[in-house]
Order: sequence, then structure tokens, then C-alpha cells
Amino acid sequence: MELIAQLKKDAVAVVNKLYNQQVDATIIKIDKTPPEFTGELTLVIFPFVKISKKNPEVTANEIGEALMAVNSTIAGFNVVKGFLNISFTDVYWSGVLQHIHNTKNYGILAATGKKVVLEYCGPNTNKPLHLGHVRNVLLGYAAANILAAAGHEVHKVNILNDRGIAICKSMVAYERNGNGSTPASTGIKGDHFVGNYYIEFAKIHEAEMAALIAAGKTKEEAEKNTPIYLAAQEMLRKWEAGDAAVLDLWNTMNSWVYEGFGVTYQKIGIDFEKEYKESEFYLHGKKMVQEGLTQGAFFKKEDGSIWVDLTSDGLDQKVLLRADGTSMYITQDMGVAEARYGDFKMDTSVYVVANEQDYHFKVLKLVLQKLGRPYGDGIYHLSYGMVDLPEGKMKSREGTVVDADDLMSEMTEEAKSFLAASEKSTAFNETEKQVLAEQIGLSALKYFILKVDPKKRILFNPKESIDLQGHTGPFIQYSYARIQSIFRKLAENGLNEFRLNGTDLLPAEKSLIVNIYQYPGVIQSAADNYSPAEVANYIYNLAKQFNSFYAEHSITKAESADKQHLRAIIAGQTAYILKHGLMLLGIQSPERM
RNA sequence: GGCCUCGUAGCUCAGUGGAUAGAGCAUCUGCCUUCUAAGCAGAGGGUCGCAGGUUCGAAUCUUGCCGAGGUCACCA
Repeated sequence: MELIAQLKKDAVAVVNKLYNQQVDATIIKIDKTPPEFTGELTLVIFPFVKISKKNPEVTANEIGEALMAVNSTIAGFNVVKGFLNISFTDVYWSGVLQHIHNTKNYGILAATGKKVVLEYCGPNTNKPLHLGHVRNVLLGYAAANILAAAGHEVHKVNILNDRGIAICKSMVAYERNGNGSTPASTGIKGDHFVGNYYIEFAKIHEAEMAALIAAGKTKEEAEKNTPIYLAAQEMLRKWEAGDAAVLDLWNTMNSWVYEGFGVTYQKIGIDFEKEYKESEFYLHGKKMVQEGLTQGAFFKKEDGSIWVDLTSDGLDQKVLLRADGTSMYITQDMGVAEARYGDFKMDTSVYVVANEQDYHFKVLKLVLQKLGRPYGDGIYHLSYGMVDLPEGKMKSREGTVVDADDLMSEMTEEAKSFLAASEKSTAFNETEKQVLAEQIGLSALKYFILKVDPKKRILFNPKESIDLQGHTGPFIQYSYARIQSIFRKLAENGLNEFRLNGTDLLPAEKSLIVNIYQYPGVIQSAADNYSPAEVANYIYNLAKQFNSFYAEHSITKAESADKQHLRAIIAGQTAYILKHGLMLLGIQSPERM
């Protein structure tokens, strides 16, 4: 990065001197030189032709000559149309490599002192996690890692939507048809067990609706008046009233769900520093609404409901508390945000939530700002596109929901059969094969999702399994594993330490160093943009570039000892970045595969 | 209808003011007595949704239109 900054400075000085001007750095445009041209950095000349009053080629040559005179790290330049392609010396790039080689934790940026709380996952406690949650948690976990690598102090938290009508539906169905069975007695994972009763509820509800419609009710009337729906509403009222038996069942069923979630979290490889339960904070949210009313930030309508007027912010009026005093969805988020600030005093609150809630988070931020909360300005909604199936949205009623646990198992099986079909299958014992298949299968799944820009929707076709070759996680893992194999071979010959001696670089060696040099900048940009996809695409390109190098140039049988050391260092740094980058994405790097 | 997001190769995606728009999958052709072929090298495949505007220069910024999705609930 300092390379570009220096070149920019030099360019400003040179242009001002050559053409007797006072230009500022904003008109300097420097890009990475595309691979089909010689050079590492390119200065775009077009902005200067008005000043120089000469054609682009002449201007470029003048500036190129002048730059060489002031900057001794520039080895040469070439001019193509309006572009000045600049090459730096092999000595310079060798020095860069040496510096990186000496840097502990290369890619980790200096501490910023900024505290970030990142909320992700946010499951409802009435059913297991599905593909949508998978994107959420992969994105959240990776974003948290990247923000931490960029120097922030990051705290990962979960929000459990543990109350409300949904869990009551599962509870009612369980009371009717559960017959005292438990996850333990049935051998069913807790979250799936409770989810089954949610499905059970839907079935009963549908049957009862049909009966009501047959008895002459409209669909809308029937929807709200089936005996089981009324029972769920009654259950919710009792819950809010603190009915002991209802609370007991609620606690029991939620504990089953949490146990199941824990297994899924572990399998997918995510964690939380703290979990907030909606049930514990929604009451505080109500107090905040009352406070806002007293302050005059909110207003009360005749029926007693409390509203916020956001029309001056380009939004509408929004109800915060119903006339009967019961809370809204937004109330819990207010309460949780307050509690969280008490816990962490964070500068930024990142909420990883799908883009269907864009409006909600605009409102939340404005409401907290109107309440004068110090954490209001720091609210950031990391909004991501939904995961769609070829038929459109996932619908539990149509059984098209892709279950998170099933999906992970399927990918593991996929990797397992790929391995079984390979001749290197014999190199691993059964336990190793199982571990490897999980690492590779999960890698394929995670990379498939993370390589896509978060804000774009993802199309997932369950019929076409996720690839294990090409632009995939396993490709990057494989590139890493092959480099490790090189180091095992070198170690067999007693070579464990490497140092740079000669400084001559082949173009392929130089361009790998240039690419390695980009890594901290990639982390910075990925953190600024909350985009793990930037890291994912960068490490893919690095792996691809290295694989190409690998096919052309041997390391164990390099032309000279100096070349062997140089390439070992390049390979070592490449492997380090691949592993580190994968780690940021929540993907493991097997040493052999 | 208002607002928001997206539209790039047959498919899945990169590319947010610079050069002849790039990868992967799929199709086709080569490469394993040489560090792991989950790899490498190459071929074909494009009106960057459409039309205007700004600019020396537009996939990128802007306006309009078309298409897809989301949202505008006293649901969460």
C-alpha cells in the first residue's frame, strides 16, 4: 500500500514540476497493471493531457522519465496508449518478500481500538436451522473474523427469538400429540423434535380450516379461528401472564431446541460469546418506548398506542407499542440493543439479517437515535440476499425447506464418494477419511455461499450438488495441501529454514510476490465493505496463480539453491495466506488431501 | 402504486470511471516414469436487460423504460 502512496506522491511532484502546475493527488489514478502488460502498477495518463497539451504517448514518456529520475525503485516503464506501465526493481520486490517473510501474523492489521458487536444467526426456537440460516451464520462468522483481522475488537452474539406465537404453536401441538415423548425417548435431535410439532400444528390447522370452510366460513375467517390456532393464542396469553405450567413446557421445549442448535453450531463451526433471549429484554424495550413518549420523541394516539413519526426521515409513522400495551417486534430489538451496550460499550453494532428487514433496521436506527442513545449511530445492518431455490422461496408447507443439518451431511457424503473414487483413497485410514470428507464437504458448501457478494441473492439448486473442483473451497484447500507436501519433501532433505540470497526474479515469481503483497489491503477492503466475498475471491486467484506456477517451476528440483529458497519462501507465504484466508471464512485447511 | 436491491457467456459468479469485459461449471483438444491431475495448458461461447445523458473514456455514474425479488402489518 505504501508503494502506491509513494508513487502517487512522486507523480504529483513530477507533474507539477514538468508542467508548472499545482495539481492535487485526487487526479492521480493508479491501477494494478493487467497481466497481459509488463509492469506492476499503471499510471493513467489521460487526466494530464490537458495540462501537458501533448498527446498521451508523449506525456506518458515525459512523466515516465521524470518518475525514474526521482524514484530509484522504478526499474523501467512502457507506454501503451494513455497508460504508463511501471515496473519496480527485482531488488525492491525481493525486499518486499523479505519483509513479509519476517512479519509475524502477516495480514493482521494494527489495532483500531474500535469495539464491534456483531449479531448473527437469530433463530426462532420452534424449528431447526435451514439454508437461510446457513448463509447468515457463514456470513456473520466470516465478517466477524475479518473485522477482527482488520484490527477491531469483535464480540459475536446471538439473538434467540424464544417467545411469541410460533413456539406456542409447537407447544400446543406437542401437548395434543406428544404423549410425553422427548428427544431422548425418540432419538430425534431436539430442534428437529420441536420442529416436527410445528409441522404437526400446521397439519392440524389445515384440517380444521378445511372443516370450517366446509361449514361456510371464508378462508380468512377460518385462518384465525381454528380450535388449534385459538389454543396457541390462549397459550401465548398464559405465557405472558406467567402461567407456571405453560412456562414449564416452554422452558422444556426451548431447552431441547438449544441442545439441538448447539450440535449444529458445532458442526458448522460457529460460536457466540453471548446469547440474548428476546424473552428477557422485550420488557425493557417497552420501558424505552415509554421514556421516548415522556421525552416527546414519540407520540400517543387516541386509542393509546404509541408511535414514532419518521416522515421527516423519508419513512412513515411506525407503531412501537400496541393500544393494549403489548410489545412489537421492534421493541425487543430496542431492549436488546440497550442491554448489549451495557455489556460491551461498543462503537458499532452489526446486525447480520436478510434484506427483507432493510426497512426494520432503518426504523430501529432512527428510533434509537431519536432516543439519544449513544449506540444509535453505530447501528449497521449487514443486509444479505435471500437464498432461493429454482422454484423460488423455501416454503415449509411445501416441504422445500433445505435443512442445515441435512445439507452438511449431504456435502460430507459427496466429498466422501469423491475421495473413494480417487486412487489416493488408500493413503488415508477410515477416521482420516471421515475427518477429511467433513472438512472438504463443508468447505465446498461454505465457499459456495461466501464467494457471492452478500447483497446478491443466491440461487441454490438442491438437485445439482455443489462442485468440488474449479472455483471452490476444495480447490483452495488442495492448493494449500500440495504446498505442504512440498515442504514435507524439502524437510526429508533436511531443508527447514529458507533465506533469500539472489534477487533475480522470473515474471511468474514477481507477480506472485505482487499478489501476496496485496493481502493486507484485501483484508482492509473486505472489512470496510463487510464482504467476505472479497477475501474468498482473492484467495482463489492466489491459489490459481500459484497452481500455474507450480506446474511450470519445480521447487524441490529448482535450478539453483537460491531459486529453491526463493520459491520455498514464496510457496510458504502463499500457503500461509491461503490457510489464513480460509480460516477467516471459517474453512479448515487439511495438510494432506 | 411508493421506496429498496438485483439484471454481465447456456449455467453459477468476478469485475463500481480506464486498455481487447474475466473465472468456474458444462462442451471440445492436449498434459501424470518429474514437488499430490480436487491440477495445468489451450479452443469455442458476450448487443454487460433496453434507450438516452455526463465524460477524453461507462458494465461501473445519471435519467427513463423492461424484467426479477423484497418491503410499505397494531406479523416476527
